[in-house]
Amino acid sequence: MYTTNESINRIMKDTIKLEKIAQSGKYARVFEVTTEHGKFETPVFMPVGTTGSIKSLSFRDIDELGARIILANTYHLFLKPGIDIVKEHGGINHFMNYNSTILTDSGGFQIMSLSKNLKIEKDGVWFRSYLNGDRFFISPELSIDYQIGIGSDIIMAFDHPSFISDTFEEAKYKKEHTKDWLMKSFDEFKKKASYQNIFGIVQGGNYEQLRKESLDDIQNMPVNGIAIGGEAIGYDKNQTIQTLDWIKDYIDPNRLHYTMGVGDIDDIFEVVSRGIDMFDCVSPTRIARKGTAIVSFENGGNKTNRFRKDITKSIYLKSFDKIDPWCDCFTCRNYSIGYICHLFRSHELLAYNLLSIHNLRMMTKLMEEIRESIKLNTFEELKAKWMNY
RNA sequence: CCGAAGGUGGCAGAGCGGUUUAUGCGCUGGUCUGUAAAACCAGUUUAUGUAGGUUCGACUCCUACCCUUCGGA
Repeated sequence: MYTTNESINRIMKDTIKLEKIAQSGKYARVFEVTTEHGKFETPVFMPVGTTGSIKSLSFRDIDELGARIILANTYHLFLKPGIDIVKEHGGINHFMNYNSTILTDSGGFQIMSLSKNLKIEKDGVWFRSYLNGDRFFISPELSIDYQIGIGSDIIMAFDHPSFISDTFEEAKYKKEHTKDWLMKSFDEFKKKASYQNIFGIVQGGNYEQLRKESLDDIQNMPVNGIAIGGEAIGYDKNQTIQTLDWIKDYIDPNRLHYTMGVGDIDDIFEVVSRGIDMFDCVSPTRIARKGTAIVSFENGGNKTNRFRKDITKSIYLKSFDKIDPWCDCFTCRNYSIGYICHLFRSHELLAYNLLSIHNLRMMTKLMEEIRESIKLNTFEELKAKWMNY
């Protein structure tokens, strides 16, 4: 297997620092990561702020939850407000007034999620703005330019994700496409990046051979991190585990590992125990806006949905409890379930803010506990405690 | 008391002399995983102020009564 220490050091020297703090079992580990915009420890859950905003939260909220790395999305920022506007504001950190690390997705995911409005070619993708129908072209080079313009600390290569339903041939085509686009992404990155870092993305669908080949494609390049992507990752728990089991013994342990779109509490334990360091998911903030709270094992629930509680149900109007006894967030310190239930049923805007704070704090607190357990070498026990509940 | 308008499912609010019938909100349940998502899907009430009349058939037309709102005494 290709060893990359020298090449990583060459690329990572001044832009990202990785210090390994601990290991628990064969795969779970803790890194301290330093970027242009500060430090964070892994394994880390990264809240998603697609358009330059974690919906309904200000930087005060984000800082208080302990989120030290968040996402933004190149495709969405490109359409609105436009990359130049972000640049004129001094980059995404200044624009948002958020002082910690920001990772941008390349827009590759939108090739899947907006697939009906796209024309995919060898060199890039034609798409129509969902806002006004304007036609645009995006390529690996442009995606990297845009991300450098946005000024994120971690740039994702422009990839071609596979669908769950892809045949071997389709997944193979997208895997090759992803490799080609990574090389183009990397060339552009090398030319223009300053403090940024770049991650490549493993594709290959639900096929062991393709995943392993794609892993090689990615880690043969001197990228700072290796992401695992595709529709199945995150979305399909069993396939996510399967994919990681295929590659976990081959993935370069000296680089950061990122599963894109993971996940729920269950999923996080599964991926961390397979050596994943980073993951993001819209679920905590999205379900918050729908009135679903993330709850801990202490709070009960049924087997299939034991980490969620729909607090819009009328029975909760009479609850004086906080959402979760384990949680220490602003919301749980100050408000009852009954009040938040009322806010949702009255469509009060405060509901979205309070429940988003709670759900994200549940995730960041869980991650703090996970990192602590890895440092104490008790990760497997912690996992069992949550998973076997 | 006089004049005007009107009374439709939990609420708001269309429609028409005759297959099924608005629609919205609410309520109940479900979905949610690199955010076109404070979204979406499904279910829920088989409603026509009361009493008569006309008609093969009335929520729809006619009569009386009751009630509501707005004017005027």
